[in-house]
Amino acid sequence: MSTSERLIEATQELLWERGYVGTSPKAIQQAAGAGQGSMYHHFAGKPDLALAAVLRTSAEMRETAGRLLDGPGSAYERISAYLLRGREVLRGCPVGRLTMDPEVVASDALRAPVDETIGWLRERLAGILQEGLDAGEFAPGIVPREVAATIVATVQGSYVLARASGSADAFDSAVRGLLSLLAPHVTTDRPA
Amino acid sequence: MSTSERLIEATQELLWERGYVGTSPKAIQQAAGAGQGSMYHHFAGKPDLALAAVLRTSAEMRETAGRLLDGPGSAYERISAYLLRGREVLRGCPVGRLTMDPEVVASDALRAPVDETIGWLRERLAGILQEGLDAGEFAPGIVPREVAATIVATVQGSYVLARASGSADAFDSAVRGLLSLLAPHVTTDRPA
DNA sequence: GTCTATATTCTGATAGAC
DNA sequence: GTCTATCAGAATATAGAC
Repeated sequence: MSTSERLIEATQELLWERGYVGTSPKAIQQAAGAGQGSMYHHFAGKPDLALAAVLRTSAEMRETAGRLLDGPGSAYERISAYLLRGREVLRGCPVGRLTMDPEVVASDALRAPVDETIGWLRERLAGILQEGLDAGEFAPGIVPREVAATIVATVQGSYVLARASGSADAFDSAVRGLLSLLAPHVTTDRPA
Repeated sequence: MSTSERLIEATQELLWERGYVGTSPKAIQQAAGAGQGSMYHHFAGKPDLALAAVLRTSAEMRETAGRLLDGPGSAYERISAYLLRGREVLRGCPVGRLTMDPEVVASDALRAPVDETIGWLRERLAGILQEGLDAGEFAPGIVPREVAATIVATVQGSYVLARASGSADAFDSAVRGLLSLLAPHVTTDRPA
């Protein structure tokens, strides 16, 4: 693999693990097995390299989520497949994590791919919710764009619960709770 | 106010804004209007001062949330009041934010108050959900501890959506979506 | 309790040789 | 393309005077 590739991948890993503020050029070089001169030859500096890494991570995330959301099954089944997919829960979300970084949020260039990825996911979920609504799978009162935001938020927040407790259990609980709220269900308050 | 107090409060603000990794002793001293000698007289170092700040922030969060959850109204109304309370959405959650910090998660001392606060909130919500369940307010199938995790996760994740987009709107959407899923509702699929 | 001086290591680069 | 200096400033303290 090229040095440039190794630098980008090392940066992706470090941004995921330590965020932008916590990642130094030196740490990137060591992880990539590249010298300083090499890094500054291929990239203008830390912001430039971080942007390349964030763009890559964002694209990979869309790829992964897209595959599950475009899969077979009912709307509920596809959303369920997305929620239950294997994740490295204790590492957090490589995209969502960046929103807690002050320097990422302060930079339009760095924030844009994060915003676009999350926005894309939300719209994709909203579309599926609408399909399910049309098919009578969900409670008729729900607003697709709002519930889509709830789904994305639950995933993002579940990482917070898991990392706080040091265990993936909380992530799974929150997802199960969401699926139970979303599930096609028959209420018991039938008219007598 | 005492120098020690000013140091703690300045640290609370900086941890909220920039996290542990992004906060330097120097920045704390400047924000508190205290010299280096002063800071190291009152606290052993950055980890010690951060711990004092995190304990303070955690206690304040429990105070705020507790007041709303102990308020008047039905279970749904109290949960709704908690979800809809005024927040500085774009600043993120001062407690949850810490879970994305590698040094906080790596330190048992720093992570403990975060874990306890989130755990306390979840249990408190689970209790209220159980009350509501007993009163017939919610769909009978829900599991209080799971849905409580979903509620906490939605709040935490809603901050992510808001910060990604640079607007508080996404936070409100996700919360409305959750409330609509949680709401006592009558399904249309009544037996004919 | 607070201040200034000093120390070591890291950060984020630039310069120029190979 | 990669390497080795070199550098100004920040991070995280310690020491000792006041």
